[in-house]
Amino acid sequence: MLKGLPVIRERGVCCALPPVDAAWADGTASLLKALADPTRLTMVAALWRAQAPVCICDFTGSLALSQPTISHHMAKLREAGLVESEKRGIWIYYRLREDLPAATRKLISGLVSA
Amino acid sequence: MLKGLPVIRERGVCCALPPVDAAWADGTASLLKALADPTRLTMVAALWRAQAPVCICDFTGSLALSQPTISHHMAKLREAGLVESEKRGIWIYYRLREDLPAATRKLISGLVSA
DNA sequence: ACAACCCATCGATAAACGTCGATGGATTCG
DNA sequence: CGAATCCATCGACGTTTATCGATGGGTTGT
Repeated sequence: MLKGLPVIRERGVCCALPPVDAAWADGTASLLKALADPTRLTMVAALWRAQAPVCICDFTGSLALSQPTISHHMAKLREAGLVESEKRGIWIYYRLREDLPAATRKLISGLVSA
Repeated sequence: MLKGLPVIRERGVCCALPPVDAAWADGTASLLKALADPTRLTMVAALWRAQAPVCICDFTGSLALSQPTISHHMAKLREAGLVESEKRGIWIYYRLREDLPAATRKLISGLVSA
């Protein structure tokens, strides 16, 4: 049962909504979209827990997806500014960016430890 | 510059990742997908701030989208278990569900006040 | 009863997305 | 040098998504 319903309403007249910043909505939605996939979420959680750079080949070996698909998902995380990579011989290591905004870091922390 | 790179690696051998629960990833990704849209995020933020039921017609009046599109987005939020509705005469009021899991509530709180 | 309003659903369409196989560059081992 | 490994990119394919117009059911005011 809902409480606190508005008192009076007039037909054909709509009330103002609590203001919501459009730029905030766009930016936050982009961030959430980058995370809103089981594979990418698994990648982020693994990187969060690893506390150390992880080789792409370890994702390819652990997740039941093709190598191009893994690469594609990691690229999405990179474009979203969530991860950075470093080449080391044959291997390429990824880690969560160290300069993540505090809010982003908190978001991930909340998700991973849920 | 990345630090803490693993020491030795063997070609053709992949290391195990920190374990990540697949069911957690699926469920969390679904929740994030429901939120990963500017329109739906705006709706959720408005409902969060309103602290009271909001009529659909107010969203239709405020957001520059057609009425079916607004209805569609609200349906997605309902299917995700985020909102509930009550009919009041001609109008239908939506509000955030009161029985949201604590983690979900915290997630929204963190997003909205960012 | 009729007109006006609110809203969900349906059908359609274009864009975005997830996935894969194939290809090619870069690096290392023998 | 040649073979093998790692990985990003490309092209293709089917699915999902966001959006709209049209329709219809439900409710209220005249």
